[in-house]
Amino acid sequence: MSILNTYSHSDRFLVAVDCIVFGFTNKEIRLLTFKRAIEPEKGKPSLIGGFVQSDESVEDAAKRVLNKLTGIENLYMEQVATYGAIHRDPAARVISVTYFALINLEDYDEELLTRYDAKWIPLSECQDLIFDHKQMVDDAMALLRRKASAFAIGFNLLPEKFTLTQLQSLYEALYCEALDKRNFRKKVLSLEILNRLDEKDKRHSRKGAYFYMLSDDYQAKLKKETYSFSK
Amino acid sequence: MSILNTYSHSDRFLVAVDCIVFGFTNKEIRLLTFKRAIEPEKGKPSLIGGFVQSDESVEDAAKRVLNKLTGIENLYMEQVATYGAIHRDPAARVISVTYFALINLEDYDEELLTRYDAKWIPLSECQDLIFDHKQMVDDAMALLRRKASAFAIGFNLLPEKFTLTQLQSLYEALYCEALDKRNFRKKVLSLEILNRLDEKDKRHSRKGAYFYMLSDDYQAKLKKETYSFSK
DNA sequence: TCAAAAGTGTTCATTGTACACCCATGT
DNA sequence: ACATGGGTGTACAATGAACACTTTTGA
Repeated sequence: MSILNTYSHSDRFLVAVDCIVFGFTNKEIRLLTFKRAIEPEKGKPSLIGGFVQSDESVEDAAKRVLNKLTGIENLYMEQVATYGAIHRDPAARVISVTYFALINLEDYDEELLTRYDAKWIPLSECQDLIFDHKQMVDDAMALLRRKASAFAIGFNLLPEKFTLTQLQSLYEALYCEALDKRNFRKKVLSLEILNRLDEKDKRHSRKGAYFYMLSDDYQAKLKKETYSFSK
Repeated sequence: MSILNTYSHSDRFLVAVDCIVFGFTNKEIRLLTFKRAIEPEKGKPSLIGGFVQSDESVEDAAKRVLNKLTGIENLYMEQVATYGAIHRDPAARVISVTYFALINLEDYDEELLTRYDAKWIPLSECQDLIFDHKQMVDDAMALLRRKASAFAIGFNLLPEKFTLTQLQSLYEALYCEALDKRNFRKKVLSLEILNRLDEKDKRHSRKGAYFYMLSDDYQAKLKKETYSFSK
């Protein structure tokens, strides 16, 4: 007796990818959503997604969807989980694989927002999302927090040049708690993955804050898996 | 212009579940495999798996497969990842969702091994697995390590009553490194989730080692997410 | 000159890590 | 009596957390 059914007699399914695209601005983490264009739940806010096609891998499907909606080629992307409840989409049986992506909002092309009826919403407004999309966001956020406490992936949410204050604000937004400025700076600087530039950011103070960049060799250090910005 | 294709025009896929079943015995972590019963790769070692059916969720499919091969109703199970490369199964396009499960080998019904041509193999023999199953095992093992360092899930691999030496051996097998006996015991006992029984295990020494059990209220503490057995 | 954000060190508590000997008992 | 695995404590290092004031400068 075989564990596997034979291929030919087995059921086939629509497989979707849904992308949880996080951005960071104004001390707040935002989520890219769009107004769903088809029934059911037409017009309601939804994650961006699409169906996997026969001629592409699941990951390529996610890249296709992300590229279409952000115009960005190589954004940070990672698989989160797969959702397979029978009636999660009331219109049809759809199994959905989610990916999260991190984006620097300054790079984002505003024109795309109007073209796709898309919108950056704060995480607090996720309740309105259709189907199980809120659960998907929660799971992605949990993964993002875990990853960000162990790896330096948070930088994907910031511009290339950023201040330590910005970086701290990002981690405060990720963990929803205030961090001590001195401890935070001590810690990130001790990692020795940042280069201080001579240039200052004078947009937010008269004194100005030094810009920093990820150092050229931070990639090698990334593999050590030892970064932790968590309290 | 819509991001989503319409449901009806989209491609459909075979969706499989593959289960990475870990057991622990003799200071070694083992993996439950079986001899694949159908072509391609018939006779080669494979993870246990099966195709998702229309009338069940993906998770229920995994439970069905696990129950069939272990006879156990409620074993510890967790989704790992989804594998969606186009030619990962050379015979057909199959998207596979993996789950890992933890099992106490003492509970395992040997009869099932012969019935399904199944076999417990050490992790070192995973190279022989078909398709991308070795990658699946590697990913599951990474998740197991991460989880075990943060949560008390490792106990699912041990009998109800176990000695601290057994527990230490398990963690040494998980992390592939020797742990200091004094430090290990200090740490696990400080968690206050173990009850020492009056009974001793005399199978391995003349002196005998006390048996321990998870304390009744460990479940509540589990939620604190603060356990760490890692070095 | 003052408002507003940037920047900076020390102390203490907790946790992690290294390390070596005695105990109990069946044969 | 001895071999075998079980069991215990201490000292040092590293990390985490709490905490308040000075600097800069444009308006």
